[in-house]
Amino acid sequence: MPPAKFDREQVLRSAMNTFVQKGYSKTSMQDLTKSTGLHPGSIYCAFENKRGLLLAALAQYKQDSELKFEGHFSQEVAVLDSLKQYLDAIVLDCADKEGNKACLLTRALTEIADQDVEIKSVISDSLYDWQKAFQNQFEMAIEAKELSSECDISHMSRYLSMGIYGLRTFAQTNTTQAVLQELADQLFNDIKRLTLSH
Amino acid sequence: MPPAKFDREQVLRSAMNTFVQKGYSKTSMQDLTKSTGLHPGSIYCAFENKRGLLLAALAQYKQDSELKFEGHFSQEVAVLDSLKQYLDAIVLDCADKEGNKACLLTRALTEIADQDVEIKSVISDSLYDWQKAFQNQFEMAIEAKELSSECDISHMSRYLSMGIYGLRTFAQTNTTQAVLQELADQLFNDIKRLTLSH
DNA sequence: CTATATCTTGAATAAACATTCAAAATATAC
DNA sequence: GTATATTTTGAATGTTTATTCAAGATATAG
Repeated sequence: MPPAKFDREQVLRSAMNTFVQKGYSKTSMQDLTKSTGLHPGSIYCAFENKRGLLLAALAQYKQDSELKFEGHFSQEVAVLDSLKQYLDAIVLDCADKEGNKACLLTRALTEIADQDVEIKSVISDSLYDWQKAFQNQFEMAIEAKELSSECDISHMSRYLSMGIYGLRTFAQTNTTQAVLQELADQLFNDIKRLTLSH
Repeated sequence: MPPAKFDREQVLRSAMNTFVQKGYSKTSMQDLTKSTGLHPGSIYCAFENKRGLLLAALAQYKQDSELKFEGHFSQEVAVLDSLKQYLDAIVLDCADKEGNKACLLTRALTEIADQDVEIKSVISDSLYDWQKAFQNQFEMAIEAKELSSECDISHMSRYLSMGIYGLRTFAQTNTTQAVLQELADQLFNDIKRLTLSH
């Protein structure tokens, strides 16, 4: 009984890319067989169907994002410094990327939201976890006396999420890295101000 | 030679709704014949094809948006007061609406961007005009000595656009009107601060 | 080496889709 | 009232789509 011959993570990353670039609906099975190198039957054997492959890709995306997140936010560095770096990385990501600047989660959420309740809630949960990850960092900074305990950290993390959504959408209209950087810096300043107003 | 029997604007508004709700790809011709009440042939006669109908709907959406915009920003009221009302209206729109909270322009931009250069540039132009409309309002406020002439009005209008993109995306994840209002208020405060820092 | 359970292959299938078209309807022009 | 140009109609068309499946390949177990 042979185990799957293909590298699951690699296949999921290829699928992820195709889904982000073309969108779920416009991604045909043919696109997926091309990008993953798998034959239709193999995909159906491993992931049940196109929807199952999307769900698996979403899970992989979440895992990859969390690793990236942890890479940026370490305990040794001040939260605000880590946040600045995190935002700068998003700016670079948007400026570098040729195709679609959206993240898989928001793109799929907007596209599928009202046609598939389960997928909607999977994505909403992931986005909420991401927002909570910011909040945790702020929380830890308060415990380390780095931020005032008066900070409304849930408001801050929501506003931060909103800002990043906006930044990525703004990046869709042809714009320069300099402009994106200005916007990211402004967002950073506004978050920073929320930590200082006590 | 009979003119078209149907009401063009009404047809386009129906098509607009269907496109926003289901997305361009997932909107079938059958969906469109149902929502517009037109038979396939009539749609092809009047708009050439599905893509043509989208382009016409985008143009109608732009016109409708501009009317709404002018309804909010009148010369008699202070810009910041008008802006507050404008943002509050967006919050209400997101809270009321059952289905998709995105605006047609951003939704179609994210979906189609890299598969149709012409549509991408039509939408980008519309979004840029919208951003410029904010900038014009700020400009007029400077001329009326209502705002300092030191204000970086293009930066302000870009940041405002970004914030609204973010707000609408945030609204896609199930959230309450109260939370959206907090975010809109925060955005308003941050824009306001940009007018005062001189 | 043989048996077996699993995976791979890719052509076949059936449904959904955008689009076409010829016939019928209809409003204006003269 | 007749002619004419345009729109409306909806069934037919051909393509694209996700999905299936039976035959073949392959790695482990005994």
